[in-house]
Amino acid sequence: MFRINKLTDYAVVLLVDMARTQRVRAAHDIAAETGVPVPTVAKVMKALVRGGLVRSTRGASGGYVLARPADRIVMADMIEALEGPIAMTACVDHADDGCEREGFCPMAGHWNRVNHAVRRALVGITLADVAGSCHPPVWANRASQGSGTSTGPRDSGGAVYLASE
Amino acid sequence: MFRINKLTDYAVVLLVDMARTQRVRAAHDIAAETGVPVPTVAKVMKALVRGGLVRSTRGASGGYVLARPADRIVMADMIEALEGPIAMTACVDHADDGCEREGFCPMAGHWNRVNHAVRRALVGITLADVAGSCHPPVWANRASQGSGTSTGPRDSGGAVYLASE
DNA sequence: TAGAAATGGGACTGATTTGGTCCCGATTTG
DNA sequence: CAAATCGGGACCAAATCAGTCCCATTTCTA
Ligand code: FES
Ligand code: FES
Repeated sequence: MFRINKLTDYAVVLLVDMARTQRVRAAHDIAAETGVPVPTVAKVMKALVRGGLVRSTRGASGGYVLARPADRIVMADMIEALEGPIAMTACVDHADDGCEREGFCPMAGHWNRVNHAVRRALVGITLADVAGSCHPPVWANRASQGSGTSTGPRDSGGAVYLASE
Repeated sequence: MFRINKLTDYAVVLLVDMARTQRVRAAHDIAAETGVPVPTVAKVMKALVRGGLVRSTRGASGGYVLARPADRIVMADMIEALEGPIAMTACVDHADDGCEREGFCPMAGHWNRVNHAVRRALVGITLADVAGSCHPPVWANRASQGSGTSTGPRDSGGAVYLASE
């Protein structure tokens, strides 16, 4: 029903990986381990840093680490970091610019209810939950082999949706 | 966080309008009352009919009516009708085509949890809820005046997002 | 029976968003 | 100083979306 950005999908994959190995690692390193193309990792990381989910260290031997423990990073954070600001239709409270139709809008701010319901759902799931009971990185071995650039994804249709049932 | 199609937004507006006046009305009629351009109403209605939310009558004096009472139409229905099938990433159960990465995917089907959480939220809100405590169609008067074609929306940014807060 | 009124199903095009890649300046290590 | 990294965009190709139109089909009404 809702479509989630492919980049957001990647973000979750990277975050899960970071949640496992709690230490500073360079982007290319994370890329190798997850199979996500390096430039893409870089792009996603930028967003993640801006969103405050990840802390970066510059300079040689720099890299990225989770900014807080995995159980304090929720789904909503991740999605927001990648998907940008947010605000549902002009109808939503957030639209600070204000909606000129508000006075005669048949919805009259009822999207808000939907918004909050969904957000509540998304706040209820932490990175720890998602990374949790997962098989150890079996695939870590497979990394750094392959044709170099685009080993990983790209095959599976990719983009993320919201389940129907 | 999630972006909702503009068409889906329109769909909700139209459904709310239909929920109020429970009788068969032609597309152009509904268009006039809501301010949504006629061709767009037609397009949305087609999706709504295919989705089984609305029943159509063809021929002269035909039109559209809600297929069931408003309190039995949930947000998830509306969104699914417009946004198509659904399934979140290849990771999701639904992806019947099966995901070849499943064996070594760091998420290992955990999107499912997210999916279901969101869907549950969306199933909990009915059209009746949304249309409910709303001011009467004040704006109905404003209809059918204006330059004819694109009176209504188009001004407000339009597309729908999911609230951040 | 003929004609008008509606929906059904697509085709089509322009605009917008995404996905992915690169480049270059800033920062830190050693 | 040189090497390793991140930071911030610019950029372009591909996919999606939005919005319009057109024409066949169905049904009511004169
Ligand atoms: S269109 Fe702005 S309040 Fe609904
Ligand atoms: S990518 Fe297919 S199961 Fe995760």
